[in-house]
Amino acid sequence: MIAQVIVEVPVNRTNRPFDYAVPEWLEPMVAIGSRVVVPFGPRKLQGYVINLYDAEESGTQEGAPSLLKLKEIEQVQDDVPPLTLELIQLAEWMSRQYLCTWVSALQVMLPAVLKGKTKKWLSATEQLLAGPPQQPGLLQELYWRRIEFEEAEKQFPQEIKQVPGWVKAGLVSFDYQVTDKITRKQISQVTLLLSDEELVQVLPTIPERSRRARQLLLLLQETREPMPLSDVLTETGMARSTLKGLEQKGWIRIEQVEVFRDPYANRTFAKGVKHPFTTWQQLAYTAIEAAINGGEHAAFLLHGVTGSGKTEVYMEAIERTLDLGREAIFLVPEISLTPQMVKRFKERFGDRVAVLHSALSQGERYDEWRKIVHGHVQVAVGARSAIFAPFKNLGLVIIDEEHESSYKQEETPRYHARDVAMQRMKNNNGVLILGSATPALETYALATRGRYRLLTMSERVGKRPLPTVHVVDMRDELRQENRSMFSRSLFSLIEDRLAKQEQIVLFLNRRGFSTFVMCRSCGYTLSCPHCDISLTYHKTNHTSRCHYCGYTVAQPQHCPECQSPHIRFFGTGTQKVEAELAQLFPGIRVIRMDVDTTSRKGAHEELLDRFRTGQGDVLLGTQMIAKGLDFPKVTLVGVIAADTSLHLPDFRAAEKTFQLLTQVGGRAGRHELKGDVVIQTYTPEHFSIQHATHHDYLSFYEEEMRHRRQAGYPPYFRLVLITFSHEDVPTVIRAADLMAQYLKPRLAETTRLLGPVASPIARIKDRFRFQLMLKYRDEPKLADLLAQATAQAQEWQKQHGVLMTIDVDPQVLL
DNA sequence: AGCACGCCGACT
DNA sequence: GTCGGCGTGCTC
Repeated sequence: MIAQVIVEVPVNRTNRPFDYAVPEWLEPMVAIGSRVVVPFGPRKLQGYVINLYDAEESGTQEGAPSLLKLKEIEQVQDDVPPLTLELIQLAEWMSRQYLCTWVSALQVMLPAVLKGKTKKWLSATEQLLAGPPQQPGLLQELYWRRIEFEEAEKQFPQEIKQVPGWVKAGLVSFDYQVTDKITRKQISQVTLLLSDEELVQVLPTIPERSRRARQLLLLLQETREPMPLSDVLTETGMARSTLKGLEQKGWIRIEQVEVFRDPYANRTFAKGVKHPFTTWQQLAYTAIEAAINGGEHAAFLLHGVTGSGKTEVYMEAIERTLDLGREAIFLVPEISLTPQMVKRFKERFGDRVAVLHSALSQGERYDEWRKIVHGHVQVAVGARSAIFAPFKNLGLVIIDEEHESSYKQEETPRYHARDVAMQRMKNNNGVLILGSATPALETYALATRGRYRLLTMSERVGKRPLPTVHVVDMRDELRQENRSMFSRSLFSLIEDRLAKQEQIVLFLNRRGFSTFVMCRSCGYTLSCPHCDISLTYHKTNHTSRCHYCGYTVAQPQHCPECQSPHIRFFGTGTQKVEAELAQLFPGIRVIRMDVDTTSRKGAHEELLDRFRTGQGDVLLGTQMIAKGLDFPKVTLVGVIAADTSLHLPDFRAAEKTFQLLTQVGGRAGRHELKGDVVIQTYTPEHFSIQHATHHDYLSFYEEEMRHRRQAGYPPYFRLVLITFSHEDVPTVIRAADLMAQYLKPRLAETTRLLGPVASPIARIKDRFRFQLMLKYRDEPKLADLLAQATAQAQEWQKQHGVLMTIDVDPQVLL
């Protein structure tokens, strides 16, 4: 048998399968999707079996050496292959779609601990062992032990140059070892070895004073299951030595077994209660259910206003899918994978769910993922990369808040989970549901063209009204001499809610959570000496750090520019808001969520819990409080400054603002109490603010689409961003220029090629960045053309060190 | 990406 | 004359 293997060398030259013979003794272990160790040139590498074929029938595949010259697979790494044929083919599709190597697409599908690492060792040969070296040094060291090459380089920098000579002389040899980072957790467990009859005989022989032993035996008999040793000790209060005694009598067995780390081990989940559907929910669900039952591919856009009960529809669809013996994936944006959401799924589906999110340790993540591979669960809930859950009969994928930008991966492979989901569901004849109150323009446009079936839910559960939105023109406030950050109407509404003991959410529309250091005398900002970007202040150790290269400096006491001592960090402004609240409303209880208060692990959840249980009047925060939160007593939402995201140099700025205002407004009045939303702005006339005020997605959509058409942006045009980087400007410009000249004559008439221009972040890690932008409507040969470009760029990289990256459908143009 | 092989400058 | 610089080419 011959295996085709993709090796873990993520470059173009090796981006193809290599053929290996499968030795007979490994044949039962090797399958399509196996992770294997293979010799590759002089070294050993990890690889993935993508195909198996019979040598007798077909000889070796085209391009491979003859049968006799094939090397053999050396090892199989897992007892169950981590990949399915479907995922292997999906990875191939990704490599074409996103211009990445096949292996990098395969790797992104797997938990990080499975990635291979090759270690290079130096060891003595028989010849050296026969004649021990007299001089102290590397050779003598090697006589006693083998040494990792990297260590030898550090410890014997002088002698390392002689190693090739020693190899030739037959004194030492290299060997290579492939390892991964898998760790498996083990616990001791106690098993009863006695049958019921034997137990009856044994019990009377136990003396009265050993009632704990008796208790244990009965306990084990009752459950008929092995029990973790730690539980035994806490529940019976037995001493370890007593337990050993029972083992010696042959009544019980104590053994080490492997367990899956379970992040939710200490939690119990009540069985969830189903609420009856509203008419809107029922209509949507009926259409989805029909598609699920039909077993054909279908894709839906579920456009439901905030609070319309989309989650209930999702749950029902998942349940239906499981009933038919198929599996389901539920994707959420990273930040809304909250304990609340996990709880909801655990309550409904119990231990049939695996939860994959970034807060897990690598080991926990691996264990959750293994539940899927081993078929222990049928539902996967997680962020972006959970789209690759290795189910064998995947019937349903749901993407909640599908407009969220976190579904796009910003490193290679630069995939969009929405597109990958579509591809998987086409291949599996499955159903895709995209859900949002504010769909991405691209998505809605495809829905209007029939690529997604549009399902609308325009009413909240219980016919609760959408909150009343008040837009406040902050310029008026200034004219009225109100220089506070709270408008008069927001002020009086806060007063009102405090009196009624209802809760308030205040939202500061700032991008991300970053804070920077600026001199108040001369305006100098601390920036990275290697990247054109300002440093981010970290309160915990009073340092400023560069997000891109990790450069760190201590907080200066004086401005490096003008020596002024008035240099300080500017935060997201939440502290300032908090201070003013305290001043205006004495005794107000504010729960602040920002970088400072949520950096500790678990702090996020803790703060939300405090708010939920009424230990705060106001929840004050940035982006992170915009979505998913559902607190019954919140009846007022205030947006302090709605404009801040409006003036970003991004063609999606209006869309982002509309989405944010709609989402944050959706937090108010979700239950019995009616809600109000106050939006403070300096541009109340802007259409994204106006339409958000009226909860009018469609009008926003139409107006924004006109702008996109005019400016030639998605969804009318598709984009490809090509970025070049190099240490010096002339070289990088020359490369970008050459590429532009190569592409231009090969592109369709209607395609626009912009650039080269400097990237918005013109330098990262001391490398200058220039970019080209392709805007196109119909370019059937684009994938091939870009593949050619990639091959060319590979040469430039080797010869001149110019790096090129291609981002298909970029989300951020940085 | 590594690694080996191979062809030209500064040292014994 | 050799050691070692990194250009070139290959990896089943």
